Amino acid sequence: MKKSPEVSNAVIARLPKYYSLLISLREKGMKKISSTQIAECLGYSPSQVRQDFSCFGEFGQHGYGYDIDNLIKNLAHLLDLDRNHNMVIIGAGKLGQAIAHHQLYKKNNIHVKALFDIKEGIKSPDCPVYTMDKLGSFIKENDIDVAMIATDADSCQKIIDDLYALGIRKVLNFVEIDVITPPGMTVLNINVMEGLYILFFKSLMK
Amino acid sequence: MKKSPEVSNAVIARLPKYYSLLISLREKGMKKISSTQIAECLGYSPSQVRQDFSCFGEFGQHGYGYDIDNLIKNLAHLLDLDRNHNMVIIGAGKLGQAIAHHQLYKKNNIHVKALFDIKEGIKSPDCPVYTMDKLGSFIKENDIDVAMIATDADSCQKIIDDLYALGIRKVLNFVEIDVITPPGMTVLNINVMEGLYILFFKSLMK
DNA sequence: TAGATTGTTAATCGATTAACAATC
DNA sequence: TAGATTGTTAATCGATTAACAATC
Repeated sequence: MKKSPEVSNAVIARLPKYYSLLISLREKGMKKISSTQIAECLGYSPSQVRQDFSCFGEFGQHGYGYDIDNLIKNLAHLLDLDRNHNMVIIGAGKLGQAIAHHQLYKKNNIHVKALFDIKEGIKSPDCPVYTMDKLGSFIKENDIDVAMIATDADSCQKIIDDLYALGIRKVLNFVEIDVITPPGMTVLNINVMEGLYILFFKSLMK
Repeated sequence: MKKSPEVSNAVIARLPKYYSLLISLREKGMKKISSTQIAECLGYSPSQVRQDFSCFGEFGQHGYGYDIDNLIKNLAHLLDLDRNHNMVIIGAGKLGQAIAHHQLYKKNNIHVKALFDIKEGIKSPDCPVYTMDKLGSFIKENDIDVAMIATDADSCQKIIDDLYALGIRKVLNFVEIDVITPPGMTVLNINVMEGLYILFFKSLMK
């Protein structure tokens, strides 16, 4: 399901902002919204909002604006949020257990099915923990399509390659090393130290 | 210590990449490097590397390239990494405890001095945990300049305002809500759900 | 119909790349 | 000196903003 030729990273980075905003406005009971209102909430320009949406289709009505429900449906489809995602977490230490419980998973149809660790006997509340040798069969039997990695640096690349071999194509990686992404796989890195660097730099600039 | 008029976010986002790369090359024993080599490692263009550095000064030598040690010193200074940082973590649940232990803090002169939580009696390995009422005096007495927040959504804004009142100006926030940043404070948000959204979208585009 | 707001084209702005003089 | 590579200026490319016809 390839999208219109190329969507710039700048646009991609804004999509989650639009989506989160609209969800929270809908929760407050709003039914319609204009590009100007969206722009105000997010600090963008109204043109940019319309330009961004126009990468994907025509979601509004001339002279009216956007029906929030409809816009959310369209964005949810773009972000692949209009279906279930079953997830495993590799690494059942404190970080793995922490990211296994996220208040927003349920709202987004994301289900953490299990954690995996090389160590035996780890327990985590509300979620089974298995040893790594069970990973292959578990992925097959539970229709897993996405994984998070929260192991140590040494095992990370091997785990990515193993997940790839097992058919996983979406990985959110919390391990702060440079990994080689197999072709066709999408790996997104969450990098805390990089965040600190940027925080320090921006703070110094003020 | 205000930097040259305005450094674009695009440049800022690349600074940690340069820094991390150079640190790892130095560990491998490399002494010098050219803009072309840096560009190859990071997937940038050589012009961009030189253009980026030129925002801050002249770090290289004509006809030679960059002395890695010297370049690291310059970047470390830009990123405020050439001095100690003392940090507290607010929220001593699994996430707070996980982010309290990060292999790279030591290398970067970042010291996690304590965790704080509303609950009493929480223990964390290698790091004291105090109740919130001790926060003010602890920050004063331990020369704390940076905080991470890993609490629940409800208390996050109040904690930011409290930290501000206590003189903290650098915050890395793991709580996924929109916060109001007091003027002069720098808050950087780590947002896992946004990461998942972008992961899903990019994966769908392939 | 008049008013409002979209979707899109054109104009502007900023970031990246190319080119090259300076120089080690 | 000849070769290499920087720092910087100019050219190009892409993203944002402005303008406006289309239309609900």
